Amino acid sequence: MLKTRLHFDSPQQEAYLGLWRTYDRLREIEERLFSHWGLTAQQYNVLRLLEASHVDAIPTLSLATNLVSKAADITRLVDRLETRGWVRRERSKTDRRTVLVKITEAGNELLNQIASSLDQCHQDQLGHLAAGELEKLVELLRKVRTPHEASDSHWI
Amino acid sequence: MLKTRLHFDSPQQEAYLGLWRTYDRLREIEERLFSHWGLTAQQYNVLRLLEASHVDAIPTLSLATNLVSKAADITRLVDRLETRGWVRRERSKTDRRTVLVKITEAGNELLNQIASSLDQCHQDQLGHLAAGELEKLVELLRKVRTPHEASDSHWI
DNA sequence: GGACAATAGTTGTTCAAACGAGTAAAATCT
DNA sequence: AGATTTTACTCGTTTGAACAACTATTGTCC
Repeated sequence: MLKTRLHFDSPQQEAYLGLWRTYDRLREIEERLFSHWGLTAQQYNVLRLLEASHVDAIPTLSLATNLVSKAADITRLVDRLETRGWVRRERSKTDRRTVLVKITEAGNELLNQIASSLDQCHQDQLGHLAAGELEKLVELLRKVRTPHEASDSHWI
Repeated sequence: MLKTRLHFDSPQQEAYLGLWRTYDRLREIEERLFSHWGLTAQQYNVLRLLEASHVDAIPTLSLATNLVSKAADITRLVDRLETRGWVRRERSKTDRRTVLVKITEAGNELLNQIASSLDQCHQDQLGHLAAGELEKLVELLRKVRTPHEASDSHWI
């Protein structure tokens, strides 16, 4: 029904919409995978962050700011993970304001179960690009977001 | 608190997470802008699609599939736009199943009011990249998503 | 050391996204 | 022409995101 190709108002708009569209297409692939485990991508990222950290427990808000996509709703996100037995919370003894989150054995097992199909998922998403293209893409994306990163972010 | 940089399991994962992160940073900038008008980016895109189309009315589901990000919930999205007076709906006379959506004069005015600050927003997002870098980025993003586009999509 | 501010998290509420089931009209297929 | 399928939404429900207000604890500054 729609025959006209939309024009873009600026190269910057074209790039942003292309970025959005591309993310949306790849996201669909990943979310289809995670839904098999009743997980969202955000929930997975919390578990991944907890697993990959060299410390065994992370304060709740530190989780929130270090996720790929910032979680305003970190409390209830962790609630759901705790309900399912993948993480455990305990109040810090040195600072009774902070709540430390750690991954459980069940959480680790879940990550192990997911690992190989997630790797395959990333291949499905991006396996058609050559190594050099991926590098260039990663580099350009970093250049795009660097001015928009908070200084304390993990994601520079 | 988190000192370790996460390693990536594969270049493809690195690229995907970089894409997600980058989109998330730029999205925040755009959504801050749209929130001044009580709009979401998706709602804006519906209006933009309606305005840019050479036909004056578009079937509801055709809208849904041609948005930057697919809208499962297109009915209520259009509901909200209609409530605010920015679009109007009418049932097609030739096919009584389809509902045609068209932008109103108020909707067009809204787009005009937004235009200049949105352009500025895109500059804030991406103005720090050189023209050649933007081109390269747009090209790489297209290459990434092409295999994941439906054949009838606007977004190849 | 007491007032004030900052930090860390929680809770309430509203709004939007996701998923599936349901309805009505049109197209297709004997 | 009647049964079946497909198309084009629509609606109900559950879940998650966004924003702001609130509590508890710690830090700071005369």
